[in-house]
Amino acid sequence: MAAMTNEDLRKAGLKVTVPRLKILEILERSPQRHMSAEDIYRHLLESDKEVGLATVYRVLTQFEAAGLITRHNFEGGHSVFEINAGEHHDHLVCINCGIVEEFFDGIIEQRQQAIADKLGFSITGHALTIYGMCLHANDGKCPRRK
Amino acid sequence: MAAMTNEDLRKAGLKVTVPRLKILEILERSPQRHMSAEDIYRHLLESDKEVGLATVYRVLTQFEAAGLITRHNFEGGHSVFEINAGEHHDHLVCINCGIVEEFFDGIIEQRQQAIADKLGFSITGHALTIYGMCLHANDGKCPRRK
DNA sequence: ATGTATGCAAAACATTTGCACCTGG
DNA sequence: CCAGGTGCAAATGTTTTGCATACAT
Repeated sequence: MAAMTNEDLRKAGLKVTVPRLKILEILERSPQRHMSAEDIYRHLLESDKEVGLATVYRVLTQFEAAGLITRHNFEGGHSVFEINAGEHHDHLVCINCGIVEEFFDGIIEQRQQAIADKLGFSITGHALTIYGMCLHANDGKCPRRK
Repeated sequence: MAAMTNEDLRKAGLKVTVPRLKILEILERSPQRHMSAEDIYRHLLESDKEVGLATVYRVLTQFEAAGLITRHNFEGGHSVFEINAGEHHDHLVCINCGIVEEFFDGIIEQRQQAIADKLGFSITGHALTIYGMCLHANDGKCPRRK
């Protein structure tokens, strides 16, 4: 299935190039599922080939348009990206250590649809992020502190 | 009650100054409830006294810390602010014309709390924004097009 | 008086764009 | 070969900061 990657790119009308493959690979393999453009850029620098930061942004934008990845605008002015592995979900972010948990709630999804219907909107997307402190935030022992 | 304003500022440990009063006034009086720092800055320029854009940002940040206003990070890299008039609510933004509708749904709020409990987070805040097209978006007749 | 606030200009970021060169199909 | 992709540097848009001056209490 890793071989599907090239096909995915072609289907999106994108040439299969080294930067694109590397970026996809990083997004797939990194234990950190939510990465900023800078994060990805840094990972790229650690490997051989040099890739420009501008290319990272261009590629991420194209991937998003192609539906391969999703962009999230968390608080703090920068975006993070994650590979579209399967089903939609929302996020819970610890304001102390920055860890991101994912969740999905069918009832919330239903209610959103109902609200949009009532107000005459056709939904194109939504962003639900809960901010809070994870269990260990208070005692300074956040296990996955950044 | 408009006279309360000064008191609100003092309670927040902020001196009562012209820029602060003007900014509060704009936030209270503008028909557009959700304004960016730039929006507010432009309104200020139209009145007599010159206020720097830097001051707008500083004051907005202080107001947010004081709980007088709320900052929202909608898509597109800039923030908008709104006065805290009463109850919490979430937003529905038309990606075509930019109008912002507000809504509140008790069930969604409940579900969020339940999810946070299950994952061991204590909620400090949340951002739920539904993006979509309002009824008139499709025919190019968006009534309140920006 | 005196600690805060402000204005201005410059800095700091995140992201985008122009352009000459490179590369995949 | 040639359209599309890339790197680099410069441009953008937003928000922050340093510093000398002005103001509220």
